[in-house]
Order: sequence, then C-alpha cells, then structure tokens
Amino acid sequence: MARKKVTLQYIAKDSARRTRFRNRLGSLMKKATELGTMCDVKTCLVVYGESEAEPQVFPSHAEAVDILNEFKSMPELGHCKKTLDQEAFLTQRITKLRDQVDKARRECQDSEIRYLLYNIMHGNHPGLVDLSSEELARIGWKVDELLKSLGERMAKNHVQAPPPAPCVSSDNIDMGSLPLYLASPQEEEGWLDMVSSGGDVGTQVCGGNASHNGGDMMLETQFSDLGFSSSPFPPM
Amino acid sequence: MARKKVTLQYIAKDSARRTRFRNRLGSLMKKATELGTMCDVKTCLVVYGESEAEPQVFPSHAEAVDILNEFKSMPELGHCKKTLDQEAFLTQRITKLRDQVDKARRECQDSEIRYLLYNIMHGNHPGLVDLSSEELARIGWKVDELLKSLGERMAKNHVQAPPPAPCVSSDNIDMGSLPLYLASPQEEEGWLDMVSSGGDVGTQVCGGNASHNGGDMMLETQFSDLGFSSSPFPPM
DNA sequence: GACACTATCTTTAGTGC
DNA sequence: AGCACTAAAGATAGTGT
Repeated sequence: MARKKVTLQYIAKDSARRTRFRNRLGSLMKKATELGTMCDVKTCLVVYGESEAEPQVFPSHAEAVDILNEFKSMPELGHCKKTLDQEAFLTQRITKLRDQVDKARRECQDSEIRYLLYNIMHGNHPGLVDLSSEELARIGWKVDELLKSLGERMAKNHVQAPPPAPCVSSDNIDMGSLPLYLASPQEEEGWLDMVSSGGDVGTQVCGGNASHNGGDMMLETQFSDLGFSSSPFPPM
Repeated sequence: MARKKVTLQYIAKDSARRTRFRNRLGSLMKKATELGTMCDVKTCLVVYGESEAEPQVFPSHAEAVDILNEFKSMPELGHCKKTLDQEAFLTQRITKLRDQVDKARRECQDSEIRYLLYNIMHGNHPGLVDLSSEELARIGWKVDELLKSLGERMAKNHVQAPPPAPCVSSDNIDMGSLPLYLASPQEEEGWLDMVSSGGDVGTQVCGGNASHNGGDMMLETQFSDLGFSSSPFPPM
C-alpha cells in the first residue's frame, strides 16, 4: 500500500513473503491491541501457517487460551445470532460495493440518455434514424419519466394539467410530437430544467445550483441551467 | 488516526465506542484476510466483549474452530520457542522506541555541545567563566573526541602526528591551549569540519554534503561546511 | 536478511446530513 | 441512529545500506 498499489495475492518470493508476513503481523497485533484498549474487549489472534510449525498467537499464549476457552464454552445457539463471521462480513462488503457500482452505472446511463435527448432536441439526429432501438427505448422511458415528473410538478403548483400524455412504449416511439409538446413551456422556468436526473424534479428550485458542494463553478456554468452540471461529458 | 491524534484509551461514550468498535473490527478483519491471502496462512480472530454476550469470530465460526483445534493440539513445547506473543511484541516495540528516544537525546546533546564549542572558538564565553562545570565537562569530552578523530585521520593520510594530545579531564580543563592547537590546520580542509557529530569523521569527504537527503539546501548553506547542517539551532 | 527512509496508499476521527 | 465526505494519521512497498 505504498509506492505502488499492490495486487492482493500470494507472494511467490520467499524472502519478500516472510518480510511482509512479519511486518503485517506486527501491524495486525497493534491494531488488535488498539481495539482492545479503546473498546475494552478481549482480542485473540491466531495465525497458523507461513511454513512455520508454530502458530503465531496474540496476545500471550495464556490469555489466548483463556479467551478461546470462553469462546468454546459458549452454547452453539449464540454463535449463529449476531456473530459477524466471514460470510456476513463479505456479504456486507460485497453488497456495499455492488450498490456503489450499480449507482455509478445508473448515473452514467442516465447521463448518456440525457445527453442524447439534449442533442435530439437541438436538431441533431433528425428523424432519429441513426439511433439504435436500444437507445430509442431508453429515450422513450426517460421521456415518460420526465412527463410524469412534469405532471406532478404542475399539479403541485395548481396548474391545469394537460390531457394525459400517451404512454411511449419501448417498441414504437412517436417522437414526432414530442419536441412540439415539450417545447411549449407551461411555467416561467425553461422546460429544459426537466432534463435532469432522478425523479426529484419537484424539489429543484428555479435557478438551480442549490446543492453545489464547492466544485469548479466556472467549468460547469455552460450546463448548470440545463441539468447537466454533473454530466461526465465534456462541454461541446 | 485522523483529523486529530487520538489518545489510545477507553472510549467512555457508548455510541462512539460501539461505532468505533464496528469500524475497527471490520478493518481488522480486512487486514487479517489480506495477510491470509498474501502469505497463505490461516488467520483466526476472536473478539470477546463490548457488552455483547456474543464473541465476534473471524473467519467463519467453523473455520475458527478448525484453526483453534490445530492450535490446541500443538504440543506445549512449541508454543514457547518462536511464538511472538504479546510480551515479545511489546518488548520489541518498547526497545525500538527507547532506542529512538536515546538516539534523539544524544543527537540533541551533541548539537548543544558543538554549538557551545563553536561559540567558544568564535570568542564568546571569554575565559569560560560563565559556563557550568557540567558544560565544561561535556566540552572536554567532546574536545577529546575531536582530537582523537583528528589523530586517526591524520594517521590515515600519513601525516606526521603531533605529540599526543594531553587528555582533557572533566574536572580540570585547560582550554587555553586548545584554540591555538586546533587553529593550525594540518590539511587543506578547514579544521572546523571536525566539529561534527559522531566518531565517523574519517569517512567525511572534503566538501561534505555527500549524504544530503533532499532537505532544504538553501537554509543549510550557512552551516553546511561547518558540520552544523543537521543542528537543531537556528542560524545566528 | 534486517533496518532506515520515504513516497504513496489506506484507515479513520470528525463533521454534517 | 447510520452514511458520505474529508483531512490528517498511520501503514507499507520499494529501495538503499
């Protein structure tokens, strides 16, 4: 974890492996001690292997035996209740990582679609003939989402809702009427504000930029009022 | 270990302690896993306490029992040979830390004495009447050391050694002859090079600065040729 | 092989939501 | 309470001795 991000795998070279073993075992013991003192718990560490006949025991052998006896004397029932064993630990870790990946993937796809929709509404992709059915499907879904958000928002502001928007199916998209329909603003804010991520459009205040966290404002100015402020795409 | 150097002690506040416990236990498990994969060893971690009836076991309960059985089946003999238990671990740690403290203290005292000697040789402390006997003793010892180093160095360079320097005792220092004696350079390098730390003067090459480790050269220029480059004293 | 050094990586103590 | 974020502290992989 220094000088180079190391790949977590078995170290073939003997000397290097033993060195690493000693160093990391020391750190592990230190951490175990720290946990023990800070939280007033008994910690026991047994490391068995590394071509040595002797297991490494921490803390002292006597204390380890004590703790292990307490552990073994526990009824089997208890072990299955709140014990954070390896499986639970790994499951928790995997779940968290997968959630992160999913979130990132969703945000990325959403950005792509919003970017595509932005281009379409600016006259690129005339007739939509150059788009794959996959892209068309996603655009349709996004437009549905946006229309729904728009309807909810208008209801909130007590504006007379237009006739229910025809559901845009994934297989047969009638985009012809879309630009016209969307292009008639119902409120003071530009409708492009709606081309924004998530379903929380209703909470977005006119003027935007409410939730900036200190990023580079200058670079985002061009898109900040179009809902593209966090898009991974570079300015055009 | 962040935002503030934390004192390693029991955390009184319940919520904070439990939070820290969970976080650090997770990290400890991760480290144990890493050690296991990198060195191909079986690691077992048992943490018992933190007001919970259940001990935290790592890796899985089954694996832990396996490892613990192997551990318990070991003959008692083996446990006392190379096992790095808590006592050995702490002893090693304490020894290393004490060595560091000693080294730092020695370097500090040496710097002080060299600084004092430097001032004396520049005409401060006329008559040495304002110095304590402790300081005088140390200066005497240092001067002896320097003379010895000088003699060895001259012998190395096949220069005719002067008559043996009179041993400067701690109780009765005859500093009167010292400046004159030292002030007659025997070689091209200035004799002030000798006012340097340690007894390894013989390895110091003319021109010095051979072992710079990338520090701030500009700030050290004033003393770099006087052997004061690593002195804790500010430039005068 | 062990140790010191250090640039870089990881952990984590606070903090705000 | 639990999670995300961040700056500081700690761990450590190479490297030179």
